[in-house]
Amino acid sequence: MELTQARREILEAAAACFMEQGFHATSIDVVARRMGATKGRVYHHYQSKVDLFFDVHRLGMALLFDAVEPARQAPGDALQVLAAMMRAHALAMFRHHAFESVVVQGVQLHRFGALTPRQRQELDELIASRDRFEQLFKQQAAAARDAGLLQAPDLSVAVKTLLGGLQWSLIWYRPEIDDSQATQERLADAMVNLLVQGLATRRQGSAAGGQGA
Amino acid sequence: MELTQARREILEAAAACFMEQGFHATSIDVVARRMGATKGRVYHHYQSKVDLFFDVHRLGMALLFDAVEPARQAPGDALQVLAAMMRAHALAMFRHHAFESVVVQGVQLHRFGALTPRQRQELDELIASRDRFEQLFKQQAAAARDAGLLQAPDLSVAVKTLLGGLQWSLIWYRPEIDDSQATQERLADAMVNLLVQGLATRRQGSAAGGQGA
DNA sequence: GTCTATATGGTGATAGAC
DNA sequence: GTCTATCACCATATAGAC
Repeated sequence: MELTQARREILEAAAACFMEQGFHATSIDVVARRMGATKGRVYHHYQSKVDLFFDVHRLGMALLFDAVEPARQAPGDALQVLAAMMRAHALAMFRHHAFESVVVQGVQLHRFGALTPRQRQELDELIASRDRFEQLFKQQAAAARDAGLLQAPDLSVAVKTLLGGLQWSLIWYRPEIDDSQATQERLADAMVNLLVQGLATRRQGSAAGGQGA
Repeated sequence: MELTQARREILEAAAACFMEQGFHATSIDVVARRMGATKGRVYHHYQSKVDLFFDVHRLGMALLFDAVEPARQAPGDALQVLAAMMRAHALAMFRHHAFESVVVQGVQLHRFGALTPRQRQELDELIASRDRFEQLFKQQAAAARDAGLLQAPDLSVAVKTLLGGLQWSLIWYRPEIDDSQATQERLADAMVNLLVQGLATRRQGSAAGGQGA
């Protein structure tokens, strides 16, 4: 995604507003006011509020892919790679909290009102990119299962539950209050460890306890 | 919660609308239209849209407590009881999908605009009841940990991640499409099993594989 | 490029007939 | 108790000055 500085600044303001108040409750006026501007500026760069929302969502997805795709080359077995991807996902959500909150909001919003054909297509592309993101984890989980490292009768349910556990942190954890990097990594590790190892005590430890890189 | 039939009907319609479109995008007109009525009927029973939302949320929480509290008396050790509570939670979300979607929406909504003192207090009570619900799981998890059945460095993070994994199903699973009871139970079991046992293969199986009741 | 109007439509809430 | 009619307000989006 290439973005001018002007657009980037608008996206940051919009992401923060959408996160705090939600898409429908956010007016273009408050987005502009957050930048110390008026809505003329916003409408010069974006045709409509929906287009603005879509661009925030698009950047949010790009940031996720940028964080998770490198983790696929993490060292270790297939399960350790999956854990590294989950860890990268969690850290990216902390780092880009507002944008990723908007992504989750996009998942939940079924109706945006009437969309132009172009907007409809952009929405379809966003949905497709979310599917692709989930596929990243599903493929890695499949590899881990083929290697006998992973138990899951239904891989699709497992991955969705897993990502849900991570993504829920967008709601209860607010990185702006306590944003030490070490704290964030400890939190990410705690979530990943729970999801990989499970709640139940392991009497005889199997491998795959550590996260890669 | 005592509810007249009239109020109950309004709540059902409102829950469906809030789920599909979100609080802000839902107009009282469409809630009324869903009942084949006009908004005069809604405003006769509810002073404002916020009050209506709060009542949907309140009923959603009541339904959750009604489902999970009995599960605390499930047979088995402390971890099996926790699993039974999770299973009950999942099934309650499937059963009352619209209401629980609204509850999750309530967690995310930070700002409702200006609230009267009474509304402010009702919101505080709703937040408190959500905390109480989480405490139910946290206490049970603590009991399981004291019994040596559960590993989790941070119980609070573990419970939040756990509930997040379950609650995410509100977004991707739509019970109205395929609502066979057996399917729902299989899905609930799959999620609970993943969260309790973890992704990683267990070479030597410890106990706590079955869900109670 | 950014601003200040302003047109336009929709929504929460109320008043009062029936 | 439920309806219709209406008010007041707010938000999206546009037009045009600077």
